[in-house]
Amino acid sequence: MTSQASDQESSGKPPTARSTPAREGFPFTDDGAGNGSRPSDDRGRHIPADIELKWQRRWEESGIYRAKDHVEGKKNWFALTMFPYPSGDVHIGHWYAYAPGDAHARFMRMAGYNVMHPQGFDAFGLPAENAAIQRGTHPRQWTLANVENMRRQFRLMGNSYDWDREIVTCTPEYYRWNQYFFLKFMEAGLAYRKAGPANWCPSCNTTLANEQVKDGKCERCETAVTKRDLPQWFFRITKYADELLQMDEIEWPEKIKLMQRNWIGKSEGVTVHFDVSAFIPFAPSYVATFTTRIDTVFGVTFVVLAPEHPLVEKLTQPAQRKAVHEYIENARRQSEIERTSTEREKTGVATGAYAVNPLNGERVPVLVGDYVLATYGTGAVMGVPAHDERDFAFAKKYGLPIRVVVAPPGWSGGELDAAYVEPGTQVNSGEFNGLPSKDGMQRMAEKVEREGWGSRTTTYHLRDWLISRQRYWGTPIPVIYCDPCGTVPVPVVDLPVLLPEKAEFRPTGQSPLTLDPTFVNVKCPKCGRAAKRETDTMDTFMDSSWYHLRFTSAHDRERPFSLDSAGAWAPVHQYMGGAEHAVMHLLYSRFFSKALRDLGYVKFDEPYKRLFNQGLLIKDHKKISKRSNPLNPEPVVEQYGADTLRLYLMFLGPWDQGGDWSDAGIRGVSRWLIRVWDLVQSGYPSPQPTPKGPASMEGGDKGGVSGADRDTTRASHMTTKRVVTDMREFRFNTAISALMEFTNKLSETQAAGGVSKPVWDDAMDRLVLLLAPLAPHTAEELWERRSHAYSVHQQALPVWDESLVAADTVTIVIQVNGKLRSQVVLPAGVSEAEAIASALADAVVQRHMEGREIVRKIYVPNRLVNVVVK
RNA sequence: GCCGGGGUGGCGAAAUGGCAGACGCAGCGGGCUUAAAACUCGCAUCCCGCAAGGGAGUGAGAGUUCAAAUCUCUCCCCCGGCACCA
Repeated sequence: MTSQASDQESSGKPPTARSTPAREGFPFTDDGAGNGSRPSDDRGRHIPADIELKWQRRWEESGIYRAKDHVEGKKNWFALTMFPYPSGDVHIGHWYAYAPGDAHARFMRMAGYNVMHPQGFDAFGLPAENAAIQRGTHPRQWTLANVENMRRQFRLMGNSYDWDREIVTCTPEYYRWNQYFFLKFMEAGLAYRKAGPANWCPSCNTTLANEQVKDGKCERCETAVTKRDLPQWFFRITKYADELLQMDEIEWPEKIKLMQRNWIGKSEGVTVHFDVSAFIPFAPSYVATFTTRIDTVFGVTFVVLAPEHPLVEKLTQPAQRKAVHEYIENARRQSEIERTSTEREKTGVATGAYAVNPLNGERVPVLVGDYVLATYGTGAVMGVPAHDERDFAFAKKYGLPIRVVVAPPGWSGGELDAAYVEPGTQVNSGEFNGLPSKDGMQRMAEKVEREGWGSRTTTYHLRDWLISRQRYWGTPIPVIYCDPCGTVPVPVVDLPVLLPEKAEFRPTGQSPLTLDPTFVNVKCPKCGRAAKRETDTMDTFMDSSWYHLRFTSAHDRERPFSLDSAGAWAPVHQYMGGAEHAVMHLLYSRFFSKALRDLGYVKFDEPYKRLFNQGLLIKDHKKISKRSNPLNPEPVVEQYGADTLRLYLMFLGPWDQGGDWSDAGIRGVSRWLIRVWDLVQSGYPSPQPTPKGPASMEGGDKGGVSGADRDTTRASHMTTKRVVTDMREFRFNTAISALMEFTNKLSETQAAGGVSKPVWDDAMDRLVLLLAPLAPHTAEELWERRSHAYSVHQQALPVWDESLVAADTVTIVIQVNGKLRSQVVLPAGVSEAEAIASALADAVVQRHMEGREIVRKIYVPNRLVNVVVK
């Protein structure tokens, strides 16, 4: 430790003004942080505040992270971390989301790629509007102040963003292209307007975005969300349902793919028509039901309609009218949580009408029940209590018959205690009796189609994307309503439709834009007569659906992006972000890619080729948030520095599994980084072995190369291999462990001496280079202090030689009957015979074999011998 | 209920068929210090033993194997997602 102090003295500099000697006190806690007058080449101490600011400035001035579309001899790599919503609440979770992504981007840059790593802000959204209501600031003011704060945080992190490409979605330069794409989608029939239910919070008296409904409740006031019918704009995402299921070419976590598959919810079945012409004299005279179990159709004992089903009114007989109306009223009043609770008892009411099962000609009662969803399938189901759990419960409650038509194996013909939903043998099914239900399903489907009773149908859980929002802080939908001309798109040349600056945010339940007559009243672009603008704004997921493409042409005034630039960078090579966006953003964005491809804007199918999901950072078993569990990064940065914080967040554990923050743990990586700092600057150790003795050195001198040299070289190459392979796969925690082991080893070597200068220098350079993506400021400073040319971040990663990684000797474990008994050190690549001979010669092993017969000997090369005795 | 992910020392975690607990935190002991902090060296899964050594051990239980944290089956617990999708 004295080497720094003596260096400082011998350098002839006057002692610094500090009263404490170097290394005393925890380095970052005292007087110093942020003292600009201190010379930044203070040798002895690692002072993050100085070097971090210094390099952040230098990186910006020299523009080393600015990406060019093409660089001779390099492949492009588009590294993107999901851009943030600029909430006022910047916490350490943001660092956890962004710093490892930056480390990986830096790693890829050093791995020889032409990397673009941009950043922007998802700046439209409800919180800004809520803040406006609460504190009387304009959403723009609140948002832009937060953007400024987050930019500062990103700079503090030392992230290698190309700030020239920054995008802020609430600017007209960005959102005009949302409007542009909306119009293109309209032209292509991908955008349409129809009345549809929106999530409605009765307490806030406003609609909510889907992402603001959690467990059926309003996020802010926890009021149960209901539905309200409004004319709304939709994107026809269902057109791509099948293609969206196709995910072979994207390298995403299986979990996310599965979530998307579940969300799309493709299900193949049969639509069967139940005749009701006896009750409705005019067409349509049947109730269409959707089933995936046509094999159970002979077991239908009733038909249930959703309360919202259009035929309910027509089918209800006079005697039942009152009861049915009451039932529907009651259902309507229920919240979505109540309606969809699986716990709830199933209820229903008879309409008095009957429907005819086309397969067997039976008349079965038609009921209304709110366990049937109006929005799925045909909004009506055939009730098969014997083979569907819900129908079973419903039939039990109302005493409806239960008829078995798919017999369980060994069925005695008796009553069932519960619905039997597995395959079986057809019974009570007319001509299909005796068939396995699997075949029955085929044959019955064929018959239904042949007889014209219905058809094979595929349904999806996925709905078209409702993009209308009754809010102010979003992209105005560029449409004008004119009495004679109808719905008229705003001509592209008139874009952008600017969001009016002044707005009222009274919670009236109406879109705030309706309150601005200068916005609403407009001349029809077609006929010139007085007309009115659409006053809803777009869902903010519109912004994030294509922002990655805007990064490729951030400043293009003529187009959203150019085909060339998009082609140079997209699809994003590595996308990173939380799993909370698994379905919404990631699905919308995939839809957008396919739509843009069909419209000729891009030439690929998918937005994000590889996806990595980081886990959640928690503290004391709770999520970190401003309100309940705050953890502000800035005091941590002040105390330890950004590099230490970055390292600690990556060291916590595997990035995809999330991490548990502890205030104490960070001191470990802090100490380590200081040790690295000291080690790299401590100078070349003695070429002669010191009396401290190299106990750990193996092999001694060989061919003029000292044991210390071979040992150090091996450590250098092994560490290079470990760090590079770990970093590639986002295993930051084990990469850092490998570097820690390397520094521990080098500290020993330094104390022991006996290493030659080229070997030592090579080790030092590797250490700094491998550290660079993880702790970019410290590595940059050390690189400079080792008299290398700027910048360490423009260097290539070190390479390793596999032959130098392998050890000369190996420790072979000896087991007797699978139990560890001894070990021997032998030359690497020792033959099986030799290894076994050494094992059998071992005294401890002999003791355990005494008086027993050897039945088997197992040798795992360079690892283990297992002697099996009896 | 269904679908994922997970359960390893006091703590964060390594190890994905071959030495369980690398690396680090916290802890204990030594050095340095008037002292403390910092730094540094060492010890550390548990049990028996002065030690040498032995035994047990990766949520529980069974199985496969010369060998299982790792593979198979049954069950328990935690986290996340979906949830009357006919």
